[in-house]
This record gives sequence, structure tokens and C-alpha cells, in this order.
Amino acid sequence: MSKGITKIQEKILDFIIDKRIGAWLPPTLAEIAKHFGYRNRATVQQHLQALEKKGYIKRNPKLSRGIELTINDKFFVPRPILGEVAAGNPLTIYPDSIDTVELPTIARMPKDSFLLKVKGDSLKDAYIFNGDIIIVNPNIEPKDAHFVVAVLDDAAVVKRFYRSNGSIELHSENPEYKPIVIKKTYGNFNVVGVVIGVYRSMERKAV
Amino acid sequence: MSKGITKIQEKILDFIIDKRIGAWLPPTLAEIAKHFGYRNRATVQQHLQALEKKGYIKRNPKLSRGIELTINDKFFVPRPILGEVAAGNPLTIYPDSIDTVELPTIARMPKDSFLLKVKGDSLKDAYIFNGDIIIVNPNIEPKDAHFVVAVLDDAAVVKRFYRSNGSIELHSENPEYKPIVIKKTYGNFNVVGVVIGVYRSMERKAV
DNA sequence: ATTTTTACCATACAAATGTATGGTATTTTG
DNA sequence: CAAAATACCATACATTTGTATGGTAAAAAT
Repeated sequence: MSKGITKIQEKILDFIIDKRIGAWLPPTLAEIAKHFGYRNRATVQQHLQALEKKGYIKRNPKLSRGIELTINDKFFVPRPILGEVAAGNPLTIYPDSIDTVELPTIARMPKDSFLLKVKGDSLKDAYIFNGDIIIVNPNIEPKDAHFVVAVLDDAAVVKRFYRSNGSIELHSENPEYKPIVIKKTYGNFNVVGVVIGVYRSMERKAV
Repeated sequence: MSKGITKIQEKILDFIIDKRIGAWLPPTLAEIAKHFGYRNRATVQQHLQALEKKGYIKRNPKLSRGIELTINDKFFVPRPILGEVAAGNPLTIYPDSIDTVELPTIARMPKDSFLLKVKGDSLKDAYIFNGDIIIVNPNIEPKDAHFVVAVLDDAAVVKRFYRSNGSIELHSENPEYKPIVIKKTYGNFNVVGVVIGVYRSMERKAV
């Protein structure tokens, strides 16, 4: 696994990307250390060395905030779309995933995550619309308020995830729909993954 | 002329903007000094103080590369047009519509496309929301119904582009806002680029 | 079972960075 | 014309920043 990234390293990479897009200054070692509660910068330095060795970042030595993201080089990368979701309907998986999308590299796509195309307007209350591509990470433990893709009795849904009193609730953004409460006895229930991003290609879409 | 900027100060401001968009790191005092041939950083410091006093930049004290540009909406305006625009509030609202958007954060600038982080909800009718990142390509010829980023006087807007009878119209998704008609005589109008995509990171955003 | 990797700690240090102070000469403003 | 602003200089100083070195404990790989 020369390219394998550890969870902590991924968190640090996320932080760097976040800083860069949001505050749009790459962070200093000290800022990263503070954010993660490290008592010194040396720890961060070692993580950055690991990330550099694995090709995720490039560092300009002796340059403050000199962290470059190597995933910058390519702005768009083709990615396969695995299937489609529409609330109420089964999750359709394309057998050969013929459909692909040019995904911008700013969109975080961790190793095992996959793409689904949204059909219909059932998610419009979550600001996700027909034709949008959602990025789903199956290896994240869903936390409250996360959007998750879940399978309920053969039907795939995209809803907000909440835990309460040992049972799981799936909330819709539209208050007219009552939350679905998953009791322990529930048979066919499975959280497929957490929605970590949404991408919409606009250029051709003249609506 | 408390807001008047000297030629040298303008050059330094240009350099900061350039650095920020091109190498996308704000420069340090030393880098600015080197570029202009100053023998010390104190000279640069005084220029930055002047620029700050005049409201062009904001500095985070004791933060390396902590130069913030307050005139953000000018980042992506071609310089020649910029020069004629009076400095002032970065977000002047166009009289005919509230439908302007604050686009302060250029996150990345690869060969052609760049990113803007959307602030505010004025684009919600176009399904673009606060915090979303829009991908803008300045090298595409806008066609009818394309979303474009345009600068009108001092205001940056994201609207649908239409051509009719030789004049250009900018339509809002919200029908309550009347289209802005750009006549040939219009002074400060410039299409910055075409919006080719929208990306939203969701995982951490508990909204 | 041993080695390697991971994930932290502490301390030290040179260079970079922002700032402060004081000075000179020129240009602009009142 | 006098006063203020501009545009540089030099030197000094406390932090910040990146890096280096050495160490510990646990997990993962061989």
C-alpha cells in the first residue's frame, strides 16, 4: 500500500483542503497542530512528510504555508457513476457503470467512495436536484445530521441520519414527511454510506 | 483623496492580487520587497500600512502571509476595466436587483477554470447555495441560458445569459427580478466566465 | 517473534516573518 | 512657503515557522 493513507493522515489532508478552499490560506504547521490538539509541530511535520511521500501533497521547503496539493494538477478527472437513486425507488446499479462524469478534483473522493446520480426531485428540500451527482463514502460512521444513503426493504433513500435512544431515525428535509424510525427488530435496513459531496455539471444544462 | 491610491501602491496591490490568484499564496513582505527591489521589508510594510489605511487590504497581525484583499470582487476583473472602476465598497448592490452575490474567495486557478465560493442565498433560485463552490471557465463563449459570472459596475452577479437583438440580457431565476439589459453603450460590463459546475462538500456541514 | 510503521512526545535551532524606530530626500497639499 | 504625505533607507527585535534529533508506546506487517 504505497498510496494507502491512514485515517489521521486523511483528516489532516481534509483540514488542509478545507483551509485552502475556505480561508484560502494553506495552514501552517502550528495551525494544524492547534486544530488537532498536538502539543508540538513535529507531529504534524511527520504527517506531512508521510502525505508527501505518498504523493498527496508537495511542500515548498522553507516557505511558510508552502503546502501544495498535488491533486491540483488535474482539474477534472473522469469517474464512473455506479448507479442511480430516487427516493422510494430501488437503487439501480449500472452493471458496467458505463456512465461517467468529469468530476473536479476539489471534490473529495476518498478511496472506496462511489458516485450516484440523483433522479427526480424528491431531494429538492435537501438542495439536491435531478441530475446531480452525489458522492457516497461507505466507510464513514454516520453521525447525526449526516445525509446517508440507506436501503430499506429494497428501497433506496437519501435522508438525514439521527440516533436517538438506541434507535435510528431517518429524517426528510421536508417536514411533511414524518421521520422513519428504525427499530432494532427492523429487518432489511442498511446504511450504504454517507453523502460527502454533491456535484452538478452545468454548462450544457440549458433547462 | 483619502481613498486615493498612488501608482506604487497600485503596483504592490496588483502584485498581491497576482500572487494570490496565480501562485495562490499571498506574498510575504520579503517576497514583495524582493520583487520590487527593496532592500528591506520596512518599505513594504509602510506601503501595506497605507493600503490598509485606505481600505484596500486587511492584515492579520503576526500571521504570515496574512494579507486579505477587501476588494474581492475585483480579483477576477481584467485589469484595464478595473482601473476605471472607482474603489469603494466591494459589494455595491446593483439598483435593479437584490440578486447580487458576494464572491470573495477565489480558491484555485488552474489553467482556465477557477473557483468561487458563494456567499449568501441570492442564488438559491438557481439551486446554488451559501458555501457552494462554483467552477467558472473564463474561456468559454457564453451561450443562451448559460449561467455566467458578470461584473456590472461594482457588483458581481451570477445570472443566466441571453442574447437578443444585439444586446445582452442577464436573467435571474427568480421571476420577480427583471432582466438586466446591457446596451452597447453600457460602460462597466464584463462577463468573467461561464459557470460550468457546482460543488458542495457535505460531510462536515451539519447545517 | 521480530521488525517496521504509526502516532505521538520534548527540546533545540536557524531562518523567515512581521513589526518598531529613526532617518533622509522628494513630492504633494494647503 | 510651510506642512504633510510619499518613498525609500538602515538597524533591531520578538515571534513564527519549518526542520532536525531523539525518545516512547502501540499497532501492523513480515
